Amino acid sequence: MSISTPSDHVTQPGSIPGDFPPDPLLSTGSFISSPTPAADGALGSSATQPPVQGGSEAIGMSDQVNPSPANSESKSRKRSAPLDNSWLPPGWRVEDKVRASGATAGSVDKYYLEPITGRKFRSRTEVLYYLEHGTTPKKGSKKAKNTGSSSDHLEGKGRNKSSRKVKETPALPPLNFDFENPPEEVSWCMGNAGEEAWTPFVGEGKVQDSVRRDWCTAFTVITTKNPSR
DNA sequence: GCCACCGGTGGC
DNA sequence: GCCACCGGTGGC
Repeated sequence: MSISTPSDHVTQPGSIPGDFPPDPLLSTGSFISSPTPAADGALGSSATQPPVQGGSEAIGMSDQVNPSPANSESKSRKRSAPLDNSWLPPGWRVEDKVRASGATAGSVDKYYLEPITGRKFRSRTEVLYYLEHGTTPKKGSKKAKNTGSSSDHLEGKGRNKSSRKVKETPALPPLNFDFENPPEEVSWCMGNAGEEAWTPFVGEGKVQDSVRRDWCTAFTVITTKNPSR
């Protein structure tokens, strides 16, 4: 009743129990649009917590999403992420869009918004692809031959639209994380409960915050793809 | 040309 | 039957 925009609903998955800090530190200097209360203060009702998410409070700190049985990621799409966006990297937002017309009116489409570039993805598959390659799967891409799986493409595709709606950094590398050459050893130490929950240390040196954030994302990708790790 | 939206398919 | 995903089209 008091809601003026029933169609758009942006929820934040910041309810991750013991995962990554919901609020990333904008150390990268990027213009992360801080969730200013006044910004989308259209309604201060359930802006923080998704309406659904039944049993998520039970998790204290065991692991993040841990679909022990049935590793989703073999066949094709369908039934990947039922109703938990815990697989989402920190900072990402989920937008539930309700269809207004048509035969499928009333259906809800989920869109995943990248926090920095503001890019929008339609499925978990696309998000994971983007996290790894740093770009969206080009449709007409003829040969995507690539020896190995190194994600060293520095962008350069014609997919750089920065004049329509969202502004984004000119060239943003996928992730500041070398999947092929991970650090020998990383010690994750629990930090203050108020801020970063975990801080990575390589050897005795603390990892930069910006790097840490990327690592968190990388970690999410890895754990999402390989639940066994 | 790009984006947003709807339709329809297909696995659970 | 439900739900997530992707394709395609229309609008801007």
